[in-house]
Amino acid sequence: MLKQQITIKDLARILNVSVSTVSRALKDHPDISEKTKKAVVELAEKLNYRPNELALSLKKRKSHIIGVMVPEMVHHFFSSVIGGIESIAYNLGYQIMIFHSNESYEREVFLTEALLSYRLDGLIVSMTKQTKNYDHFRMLENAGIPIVYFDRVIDEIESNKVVFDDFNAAFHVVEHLVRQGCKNIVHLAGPENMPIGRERKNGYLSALETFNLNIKDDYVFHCDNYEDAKNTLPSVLDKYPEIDGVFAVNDLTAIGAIKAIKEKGLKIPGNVKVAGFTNEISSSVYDPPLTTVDQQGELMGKEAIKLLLEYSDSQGAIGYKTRTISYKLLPRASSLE
Amino acid sequence: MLKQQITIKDLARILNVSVSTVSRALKDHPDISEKTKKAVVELAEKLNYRPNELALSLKKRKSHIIGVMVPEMVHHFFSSVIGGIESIAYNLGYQIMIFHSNESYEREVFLTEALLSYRLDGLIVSMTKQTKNYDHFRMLENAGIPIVYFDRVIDEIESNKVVFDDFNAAFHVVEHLVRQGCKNIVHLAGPENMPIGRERKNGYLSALETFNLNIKDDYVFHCDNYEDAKNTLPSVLDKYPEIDGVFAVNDLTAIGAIKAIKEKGLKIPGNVKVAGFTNEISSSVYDPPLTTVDQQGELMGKEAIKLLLEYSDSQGAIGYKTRTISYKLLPRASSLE
DNA sequence: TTGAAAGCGCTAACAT
DNA sequence: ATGTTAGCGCTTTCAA
Repeated sequence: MLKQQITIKDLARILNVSVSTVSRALKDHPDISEKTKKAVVELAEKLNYRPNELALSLKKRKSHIIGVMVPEMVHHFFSSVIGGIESIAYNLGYQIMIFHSNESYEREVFLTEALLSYRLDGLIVSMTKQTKNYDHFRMLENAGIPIVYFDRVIDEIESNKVVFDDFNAAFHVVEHLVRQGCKNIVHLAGPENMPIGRERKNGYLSALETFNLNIKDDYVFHCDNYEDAKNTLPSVLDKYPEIDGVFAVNDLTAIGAIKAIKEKGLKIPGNVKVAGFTNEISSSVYDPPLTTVDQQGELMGKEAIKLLLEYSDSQGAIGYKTRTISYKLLPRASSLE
Repeated sequence: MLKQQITIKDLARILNVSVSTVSRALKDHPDISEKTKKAVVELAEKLNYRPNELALSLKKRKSHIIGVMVPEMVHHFFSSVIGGIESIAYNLGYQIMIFHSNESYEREVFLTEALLSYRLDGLIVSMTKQTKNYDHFRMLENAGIPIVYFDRVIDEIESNKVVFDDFNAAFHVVEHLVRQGCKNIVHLAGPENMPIGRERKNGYLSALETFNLNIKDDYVFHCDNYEDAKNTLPSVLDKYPEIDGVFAVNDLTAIGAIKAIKEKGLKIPGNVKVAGFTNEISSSVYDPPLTTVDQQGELMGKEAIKLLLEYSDSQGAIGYKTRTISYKLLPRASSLE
């Protein structure tokens, strides 16, 4: 039979004092005598008393719980962001509650509504790829729950946002390839409808233009995962033997490309230089180690929760803000002579 | 200015009925007239009323929140387990609260105590590598919070457990290497004090014995990460040139070994065959793809939460259970001729 | 069919 | 220095 946890009432009963005395003693109220204080604190310690956070939340109308909604759990980037959020939350006495939309719009809507029940102090969210309608988020904000959007954000909604500087990061990766001597760089691109895919492609195009390299539509391929890259690259290399650089929208795509290039008998970085994006674990241990961009997911998480708490502490008075997270170019052997 | 959320009291006031009527109407109590019911439900809908889960928890002494404590967030295995837990929790109306010990014993103890405050319905935990003293967990169970340990468990504590069949998995990996022709297999082992490290090593030793291969103490190295393996292997290969197989306690260690072996000019799998453990993303995309064992983290998570709920529903009457999760051997190019 | 009141654990204004 | 009481949002027994 599972027991009940100790309450303030139990302590009061045992010590023959009132609950308010116990309550005050526990928070070191000046009115309480040292003797009583000591007795209460010692008993509390002995019985492993912990204040009931749920009762406190009810009373204070503040749950000290922050919701985090992500489309994917098993993903290095999202788990880093959660790690970052958690590290700040931990120090400030907040707990985080994870909501996993699993890339499903319906589930996102359902969770958004369910989450109202927990009287969260706020929500940090990255939406699903399917999400086109934002009424459920608007409803939350109307209900008084502040939201910070991160990574996958949309312009249509005015709110607090933390975004990654995809454009400049992509620009710099391509610049790096150019400086390493590449003249014919192809891009393995993500979906056109997602800002992150679009921005990375735009950064690529802008860099080509800046450094006076040919921009060819034929050099952009929609191809954003390992298998696709492995299957697509051979024919691309056959058709365009001049290719000496590959910039992929993410690391696994880059790795798939490397695999295909190696199988063609070409050397990396000797014949073709390759760069990815995101700094997955795989990128650093691959052979050769992959040049990539670190997205600083942890930092993004930290900024998101800071922004949320600043906003809610000010009761919304400070207005909405957007923070941009910068990138770190990580040049590795796949692109270095 | 952030608003308050709607309460049952607001509905009562607006409709000029008592709170109990509203409460009953919302849960379709037979006593309430259709008319009142309809009015209440419609207003609730209109105002986006959600019951305050915290108040409910207080009242029912059941939070419908399950804690999950992991030593690492940014790790494929742990995020898979969390994903598994979450998928079951979602369907049963439970929420999960993540506690991240970050491989720190002190933090684990701190969190365990802090977590008492949330009156969790239970805790699913995998402990840190440092944890040698279990009083904090015992205290939790004494406080009436049921625990299910997963993956990293210890014999010293009697409780519900979900473990992975490390011994047999390791045995089968080594058997596989033997069948591929390896005669001199070294083991890159994890810490001796953790059952998972011990079991994998024992599986290795048992397989060697079963297949009549030499068991040499010199063939076991304590070395459980990428860097270590990369640094250790060269001297090992110099000293024992007869080595033709490597079984590593995890994938990144195996990958570090492969890197070192390739740099020696040896072929994989031609000269040396290598196998890892855990099926990280990196293992499948590596060059060559790494033979490994899938630990079915999601399944483990699902079993853990099922076990927890069965136990707590029975009020502990069913006693402690241990569930073993089986493995899947994934033979890949690193060990296949 | 509905309402009043007590209580879940805790805090804080108001006694004493 | 300590106790009494009301109330946070909700359910439920008892009364009407």
